[in-house]
Amino acid sequence: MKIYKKEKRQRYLDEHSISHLFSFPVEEFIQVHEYGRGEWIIQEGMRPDFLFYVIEGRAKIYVTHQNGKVSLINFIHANDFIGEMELVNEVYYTKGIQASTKTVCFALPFRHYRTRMLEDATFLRELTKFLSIKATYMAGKYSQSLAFPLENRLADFILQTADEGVYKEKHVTVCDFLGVSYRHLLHVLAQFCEKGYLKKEGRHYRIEQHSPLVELAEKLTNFSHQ
Amino acid sequence: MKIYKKEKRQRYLDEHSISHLFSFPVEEFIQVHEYGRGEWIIQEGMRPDFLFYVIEGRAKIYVTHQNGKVSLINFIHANDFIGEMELVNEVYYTKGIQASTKTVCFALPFRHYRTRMLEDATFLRELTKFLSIKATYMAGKYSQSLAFPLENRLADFILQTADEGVYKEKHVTVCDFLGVSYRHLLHVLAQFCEKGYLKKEGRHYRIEQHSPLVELAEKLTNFSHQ
DNA sequence: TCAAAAATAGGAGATATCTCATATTATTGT
DNA sequence: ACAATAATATGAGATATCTCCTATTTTTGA
Repeated sequence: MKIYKKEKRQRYLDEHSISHLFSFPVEEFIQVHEYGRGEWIIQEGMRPDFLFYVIEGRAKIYVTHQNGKVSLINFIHANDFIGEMELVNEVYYTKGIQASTKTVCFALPFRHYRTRMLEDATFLRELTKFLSIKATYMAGKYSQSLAFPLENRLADFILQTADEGVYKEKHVTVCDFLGVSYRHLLHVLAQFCEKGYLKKEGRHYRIEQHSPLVELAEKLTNFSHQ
Repeated sequence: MKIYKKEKRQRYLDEHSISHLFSFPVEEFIQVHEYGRGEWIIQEGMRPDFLFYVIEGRAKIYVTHQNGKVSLINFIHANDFIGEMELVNEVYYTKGIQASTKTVCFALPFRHYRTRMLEDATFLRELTKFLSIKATYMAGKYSQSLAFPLENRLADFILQTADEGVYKEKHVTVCDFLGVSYRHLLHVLAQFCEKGYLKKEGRHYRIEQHSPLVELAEKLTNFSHQ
């Protein structure tokens, strides 16, 4: 982990101002952290000392179960908070957060800002919005995971992550995220190829037929459009 | 649905004051609603006009999927908010909320309070705490549902809901909650009986052996105690 | 640069869970 | 009080998903 100092720090603060998230001046004690790919921003079980705000990069939230299974709970992107649970809750089992690309965050030390943050309506309103989206998202994923087989959830995931018609996520990551075994993931991917929805190209998969995948994915959505 | 008026309303407001949740006076426009068992407090897909705060009773959050499956996402108890998602988010697919016992709520009309609520740090802090717990809970349930078979999740649920050593939840509700088929739920319950953990008494199940159930349930928890 | 670790790949059998069908028993509304 | 509805109960077969195994290829760290 690197901490940007002087000009570099100031440049980030200027180019990615977060002053609109607060109604008090917040720059003074902000640290700018850079994490490398694979590095842990927060280690599972260890309470952080900062509220983080992601400026660039992507990260993953992990939790380890007693049976050894690891769940990838969610992805984190630019403009997400990290450590907000620990800010608000005295008691909380901290989940692990791992950078999946180079990730730059603003780190706001709790010891300087905690009290003021918890009294600032502007910030709390932002946080509330963030948390409500998070809670909704998790509730959605939860109910979907129970109500639909992998086929549907994978179709959705492929459509969401495909880049110019090519799906290239790592199988191991996807297993943790969708909560299925490696073996089964390959099995369903093979089915998609057999049916002609996808075509395997080396380690990647090209989307050959869009609409059957869309159909599978659409089954996940509830009647939001009535 | 009944709306309490005059003395009855005032009595509730006095006996269950929620003034500590706000830093502005909030009594004037509060309505006190009573919903009967089975009644819908919010209908799926219909945005509510109130922020509710539950005073007594229990309710359930449901969502219906396109494949007809219904997920019971969570239970709601006294001191929970209802409609907070709609307060904060312009765009949100409203989930259905059904009273499972007689339920009394304070109903705060958005049209009178929305603006002030979103500017009140005291309230927002409470809401943030509520939402963070909700998000954490959903994330936990999500990852557990993927990582463990029904056996473990059911053991946990039995221990949580058993009343003086007797488990008496309705199977249909539990199916929706744990996201399994009725058939499979009965199957695993029958296994628990075979193994001597439970003993069927009419429609109820008496816990005969506590510790194997605890063992199964404990597998759900992550290493929070390190 | 090379050995170790991680990721990919697929076979075979086990198990968790679902669907459908059919009865019986409670609960509820009128 | 009774018909309609919801809940309980169980069998049998299908399918989704897992575990374990083994082999190959890619990536990574010293």
